Amino acid sequence: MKNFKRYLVTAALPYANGPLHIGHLAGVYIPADIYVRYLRLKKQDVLYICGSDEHGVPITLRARKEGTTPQQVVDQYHSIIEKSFQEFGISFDIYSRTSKPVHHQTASEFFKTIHEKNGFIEKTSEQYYDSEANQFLADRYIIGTCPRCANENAYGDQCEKCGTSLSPTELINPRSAISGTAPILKETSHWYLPLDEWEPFLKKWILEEHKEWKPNVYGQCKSWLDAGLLPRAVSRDLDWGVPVPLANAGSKVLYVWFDAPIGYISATKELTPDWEKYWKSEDTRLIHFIGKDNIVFHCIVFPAMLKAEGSYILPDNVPANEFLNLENEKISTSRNWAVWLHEYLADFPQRQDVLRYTLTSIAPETSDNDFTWKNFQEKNNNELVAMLGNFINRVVVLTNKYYNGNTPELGIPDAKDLEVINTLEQFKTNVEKLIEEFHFRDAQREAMNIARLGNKYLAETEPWRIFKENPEKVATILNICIQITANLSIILEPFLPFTVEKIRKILNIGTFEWNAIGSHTLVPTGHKIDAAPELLFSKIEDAEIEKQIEKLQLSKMSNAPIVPQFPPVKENIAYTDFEKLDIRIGTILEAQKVPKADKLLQFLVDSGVDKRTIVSGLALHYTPEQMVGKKVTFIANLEPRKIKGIESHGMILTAESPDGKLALLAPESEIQNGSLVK
RNA sequence: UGCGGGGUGGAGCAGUUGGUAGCUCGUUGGGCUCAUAACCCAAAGGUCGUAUGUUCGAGUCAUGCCCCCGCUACCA
Repeated sequence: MKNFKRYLVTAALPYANGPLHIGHLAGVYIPADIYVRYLRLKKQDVLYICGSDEHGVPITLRARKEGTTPQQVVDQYHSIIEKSFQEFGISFDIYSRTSKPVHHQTASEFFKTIHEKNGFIEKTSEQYYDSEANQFLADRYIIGTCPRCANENAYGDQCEKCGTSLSPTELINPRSAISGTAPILKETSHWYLPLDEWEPFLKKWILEEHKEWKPNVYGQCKSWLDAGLLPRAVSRDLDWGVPVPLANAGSKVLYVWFDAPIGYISATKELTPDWEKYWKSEDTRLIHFIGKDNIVFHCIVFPAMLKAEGSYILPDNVPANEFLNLENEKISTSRNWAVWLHEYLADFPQRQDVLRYTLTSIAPETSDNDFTWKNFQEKNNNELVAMLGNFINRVVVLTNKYYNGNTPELGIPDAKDLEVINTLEQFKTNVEKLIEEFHFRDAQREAMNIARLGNKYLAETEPWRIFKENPEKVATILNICIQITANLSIILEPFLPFTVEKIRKILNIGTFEWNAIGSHTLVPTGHKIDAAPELLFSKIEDAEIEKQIEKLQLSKMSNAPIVPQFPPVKENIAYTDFEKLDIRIGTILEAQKVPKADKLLQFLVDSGVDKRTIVSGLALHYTPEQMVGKKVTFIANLEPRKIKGIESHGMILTAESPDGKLALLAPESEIQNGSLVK
């Protein structure tokens, strides 16, 4: 490995479109914070950079919906997010934001440099344009009927009802989200970053030179690289973002994924005039902490940008985490299925470290993981209270009881004492190794083992029993216990910064550097400790946990719409329009799954006049066996169409509820096949 | 469907280059009483998703299949 002189650590820029939840913390900000705090204790030169990502279409949409401006939206969330980070002790050197002038300037220059090097290609394409509002429409600004599920309010990039991803041109009856008018297709040109040209470089750099990256990251990159890269547009027609810094650019801005990672650079620039030392010296180790949704940007796109610009270093590692679930369900902002950080602190004031500890212990390092309130309670009660808090409390009580709070003399340690003293140093080596490999879960557990060692030492030496006959021995034991506690105050700092602060107060000591771990002379003989300190942790009762679980249940219920959101009734049609439809009753003769498709079933239907094949997306609701023999209603004169290579002659009718349940339509009493529906 | 990740005692996870399967919590039994009924010791509990194969030997390598997650495809 290279010999690095300094570290530059970035954590994914949170999108200023909503508050933070435990998933953000567990996946990105706590791991990065542990890493950085560790490096600082090691007296390494390190910067920890983050900020709000404030551009992009969703923010403009939210502003429009709330009748406010994009700037007001990002101002609101930026301050909520920043406050949450502060409260949880996420120790950024700077928390900036991409709406700042320094960012606009940095991103512009970045773009200009690549442009001057002919690093972009310019391409013209047809995009939807709102001629009333005089602007091009981003995919999300186009609303229309989903070609799949007929939802009339599908967005141009995705239908939120059936989940399919779309392109704007697929929408039926597209209309502009701004003026409501039908948009027209108009030519526009954009700049593209030719990722394909960087492919050979990226392949060598990642696949050959960074085999040490985590399997999930390496695998994902390999998958993208093997599939082949395509040029990616770096600009958009939008009025919120960093303007494209070219004379002929018109009202175009940099695409948000292009400007966001540059935010790391501009924040560093804002922080220190020395920023180039961190971004442009080969002996800086750049590390991006992100979630798995961001792998492709940080491992493929951003490095290609940096390389195209030419003067920057590339990340040495990108330790991406998987996702955290909540009570066995995916965390969802829109469904309000989340533990929001600001709400947590309101319910559990002063308990930042309990959440930090729990989240670290279940960090989704190798696969998705699950947060449950029960587990949170167990971790607090069994590990923080019973093991760590209790050990330190025992030491304090014993020292106060036998020595009035004065650290007794070490005296002459016997073999057992020496063994304990010598073990301390091993913890340092072990935790160090684990942190440097980004195994924070294990690192935290190993650090906590020191408290375990302390409890065991007390149980084996039993100072309370031998005090009368052998006070010197007790002095040795308690001296060592105090040294163990002082060691804890160092080794736990990356994980439990608030607790460590309290431990220092209890022992009445200052801070030590990392390399002091293992020393048994941290606290001098005669040093006075706190006589009646508060407890480090307190139990969390069942009632508190039940309250949280109820709260989640409530949000679940409020998510299930009491008045279901049905689409509005469509425009009136003439009876002659209806007459064009040939709807009939038929019987399913045969049914089978369509191979290589999850949702499709293939049927042979007796329509009364013929036997025909119909393919239908029912596989998630009915098995082939259930379907055989059923009477169904179907459209008989729909233009035949090939689905997965099978020609389908008609469409089986179902009713669909707002939550996606399907029910077949069948005649209420026995009637012949071929009977017309009208 | 294609690609990627994961599938290890009740729960959550480790298992480096193949050599007797570990950790935390929980459970059961015992010990201790300085401590927030906390702590310490011991025990029970796994044919490592599944089937073949490579090997003297496989959780660890290869291939097929099954299940879960993400992206992707399919819903006239």
